[in-house]
Amino acid sequence: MAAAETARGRLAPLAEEETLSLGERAYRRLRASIVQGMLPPGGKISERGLATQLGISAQPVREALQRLEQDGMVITLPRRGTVVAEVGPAQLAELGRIRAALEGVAAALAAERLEAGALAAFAAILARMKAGTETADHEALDAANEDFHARIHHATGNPFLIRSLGSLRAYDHLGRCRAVGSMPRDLPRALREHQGIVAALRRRDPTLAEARMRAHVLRSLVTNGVLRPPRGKRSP
Amino acid sequence: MAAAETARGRLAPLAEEETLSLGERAYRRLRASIVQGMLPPGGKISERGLATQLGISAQPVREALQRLEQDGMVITLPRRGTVVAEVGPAQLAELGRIRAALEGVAAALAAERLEAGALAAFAAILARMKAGTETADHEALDAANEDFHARIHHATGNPFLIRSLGSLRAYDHLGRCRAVGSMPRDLPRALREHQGIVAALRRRDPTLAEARMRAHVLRSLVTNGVLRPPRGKRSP
DNA sequence: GGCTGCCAACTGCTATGGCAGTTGTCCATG
DNA sequence: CATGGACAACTGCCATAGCAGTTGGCAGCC
Repeated sequence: MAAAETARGRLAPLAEEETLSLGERAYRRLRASIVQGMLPPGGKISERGLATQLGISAQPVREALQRLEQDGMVITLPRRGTVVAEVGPAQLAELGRIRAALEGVAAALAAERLEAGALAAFAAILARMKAGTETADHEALDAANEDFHARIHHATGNPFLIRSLGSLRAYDHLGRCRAVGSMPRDLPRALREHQGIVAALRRRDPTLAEARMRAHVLRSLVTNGVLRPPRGKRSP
Repeated sequence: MAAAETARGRLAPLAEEETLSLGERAYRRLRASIVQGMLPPGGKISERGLATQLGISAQPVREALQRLEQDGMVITLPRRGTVVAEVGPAQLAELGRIRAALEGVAAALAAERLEAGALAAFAAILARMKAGTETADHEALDAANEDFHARIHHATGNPFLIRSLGSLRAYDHLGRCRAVGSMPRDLPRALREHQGIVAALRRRDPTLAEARMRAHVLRSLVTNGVLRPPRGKRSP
């Protein structure tokens, strides 16, 4: 549905960057700054300082910080200051398990109310993934993976779910730096898992889709090093 | 832990109402107004109008509306207005399933990092529940139920989980008006489920706690009428 | 009558200024 | 030297004013 269809008689839409509010832009930028390491954990940040640094007023910055606090990335002590939250391995693991559960529910909902046309889009993404797996193109695989999950999120049509998973995905980029790049032997496994999820979607089986999605996210977190392998597995 | 301990040498804390920011107060008030029926779905609301109505500035109102939008309770069209979102039975069911999944994860995390002293508190809550069940005191049962879940949420220590479940709980009050009061025969079942969850916590079994908690929430949603009974059940 | 274009009254959004509370520093005092 | 208190430099929080974009309606024209 979101395929490139140029509508006749309508002007071209603005570059997405221009149409967003300053608060939204500040939110994304600050979030990226946190997960990428600048704005280190424990570092103090102030509304006015960031405002002058970003060239905007203090109000949008305040809104951005408030959203970041809801995400758990900063904590503000009233009248005392705002500091970047320290997200240790333990918390990262918790957030990963939360994300796995939510992704599972999203897959279940998507399986129920998926329109027929969307299946073609998933097939296309699977094709991209297969090509990326054979050539070991990590960038392309990452992009396809993003598309895959984002499309499932939006297929649910649930704004709460979409927003929550969007926030949780940010932490994903944070945990990835500890184990850069998946093991080559894990790429085919991820591909099979994605194929299995799409198969469950095509079968309109919410329970199966949820189970497969949740297992996929959990295993992906294990190979990324943010989760320990569950007990009772083969690992020397 | 949250039991009434008066700390020596410190002044008595203010009434919670006084220490909260105006934005936080506006958020809670507006959320309550929405779930209770005033501010009907589809109704337009404006920052300035609410500001004068609440006797505060437009800025805290704006923050409150932004949080409400993240919860999915209002949707604001840029430069056009803000309207109360219509939460139909279908969306209510989705949110219920999301809440069930998150409550399950919360129970699992609580089972892992529960300190020994907290078990006594759960035992006390169970006692209150048992008494309320025998006398069919719905108000006391509701209060005990709130305490039960809130304590589990805080036992996880995860701010993201706490905040998300707090937002989702608001919808719970919205769906309850369609089936006022549980069936009398369902009260003992709820009690048994709560006891089973506490038993899993005491056993430090995350998997069991999650399964029981999730099943409990789902069944509770079924008896409240927001969720249809799963296929393959005895119901004429 | 039906359509076009303009104008006033909204809307959300941002900038500015100032409030109250906290903290760190520096000087006066015991 | 150690201690206490006041001042200045912060902080987050809130109120006010004005911006830009949207909408409804009314006058004017075809």
